[in-house]
Amino acid sequence: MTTLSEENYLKAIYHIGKQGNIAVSTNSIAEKMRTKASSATDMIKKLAEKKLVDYKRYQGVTLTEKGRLIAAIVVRKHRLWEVFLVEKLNFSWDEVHDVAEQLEHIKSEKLTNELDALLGFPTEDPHGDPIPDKEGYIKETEKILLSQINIGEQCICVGVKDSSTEYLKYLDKNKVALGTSLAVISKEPFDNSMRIAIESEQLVISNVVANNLFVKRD
Amino acid sequence: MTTLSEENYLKAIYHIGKQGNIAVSTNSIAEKMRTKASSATDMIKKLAEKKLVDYKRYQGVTLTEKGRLIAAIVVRKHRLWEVFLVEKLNFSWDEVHDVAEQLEHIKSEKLTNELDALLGFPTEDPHGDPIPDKEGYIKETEKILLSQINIGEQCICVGVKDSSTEYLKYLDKNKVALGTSLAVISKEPFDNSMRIAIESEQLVISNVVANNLFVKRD
DNA sequence: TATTATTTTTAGATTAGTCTAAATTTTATT
DNA sequence: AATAAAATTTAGACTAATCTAAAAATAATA
Repeated sequence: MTTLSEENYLKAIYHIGKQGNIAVSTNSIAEKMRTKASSATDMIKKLAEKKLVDYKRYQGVTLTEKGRLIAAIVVRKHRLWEVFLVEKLNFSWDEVHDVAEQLEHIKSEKLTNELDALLGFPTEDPHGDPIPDKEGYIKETEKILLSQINIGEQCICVGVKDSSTEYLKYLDKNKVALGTSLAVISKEPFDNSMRIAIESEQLVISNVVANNLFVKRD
Repeated sequence: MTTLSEENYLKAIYHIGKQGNIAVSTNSIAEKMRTKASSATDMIKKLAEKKLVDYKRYQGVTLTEKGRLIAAIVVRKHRLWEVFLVEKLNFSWDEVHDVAEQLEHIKSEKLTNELDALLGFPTEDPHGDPIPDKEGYIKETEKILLSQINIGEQCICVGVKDSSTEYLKYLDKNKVALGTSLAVISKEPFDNSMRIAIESEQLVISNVVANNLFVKRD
């Protein structure tokens, strides 16, 4: 059995290492977990002991298959709960994260699978992030950043890179949601800001905004 | 903020002391929590420090208003989640307890209240136990044990006193659920077993069974 | 009421997870 | 390659929650 803390570390490693394939440094784990490197080292040793990560001193860690699966299932639960909160309990996409952080640790396979069924087996969460299946596998949909779209091209919003409350509220305010059609009207070479069309409105957005919105060409 | 452990102790005190009115002994708390009396004493001191219980050495504890409310809200969440699991996720009444024990600690007022609304503001959980309202108040419905029903009388099943998996499975097997109509046909003075009619079937039940089923006269 | 039994508390130890500060290893730079 | 900088680990300490064993208080009984 994994503790809450172990699950959170595994999840951090999973996210930093792109689903757990890449070696991850102690410092990056500590940073993501908002703890000290020494705490991260302690936990890494514990996870290595349990064969959930591969670890050689000073060389960082990678998830084992066992560790990857645990992390992926936590992510699966997190994203399913997010869908539940939005679809069934009237949460907005900027309100779901903190609650899902708690719900993702509930241990019950039946609960997870029934929830999945209740929601109609969704493949993405309210931010456009993919939901791992029961075996912890993800079907990655190709998506690019809005900043990569050329002048004159059409695209559809399919996800966010930054899912902070502030950013999501900004998008809400400007009527950008998953599925919204966008078109790039012009770009400003000086600061890489761009003028875009949202449905029939026009809006000038900074490069920071354009760099955090995933779209697909239409 | 209360920790998971604090919440569980408060809930234990709440349940032992009938919604927290009655003074509760250290040993009874330890027993319910499946820990040692010394551990219970330690936690009692912590709860007293936080003004969640009134405590005088060797005299047991009672919940303060603050403590009572926290405990009642945990119970409210537990029972709402039980309804959710049964109504929305196809759990049976003997499967819900362990998962609800986890879900009851999720902290989000919005979650609790939206869940309440999704379920249509239920007043009882799947075992017939009352669900406290937002202020932690319960409307107690009068209910008596099946063993108190006289020969020839009709009644309706409104709850269980023992909600163990074994007992609930026994009831399922014998087609007894909340709302089921029962009639007492005869009683055996020797062992207090009784013959009852369930819908059109007949069944002999032991005194143990009759002492754990809540009914109301019909 | 004196003595015994029971309940409760205290003292001291243990584990998980965290921290600071110092030591060590790796990486970068002269 | 030698040295400086950065990253990582170790050592030792702290807190929350638990435990065992012993001491103290209360309750029960002779």
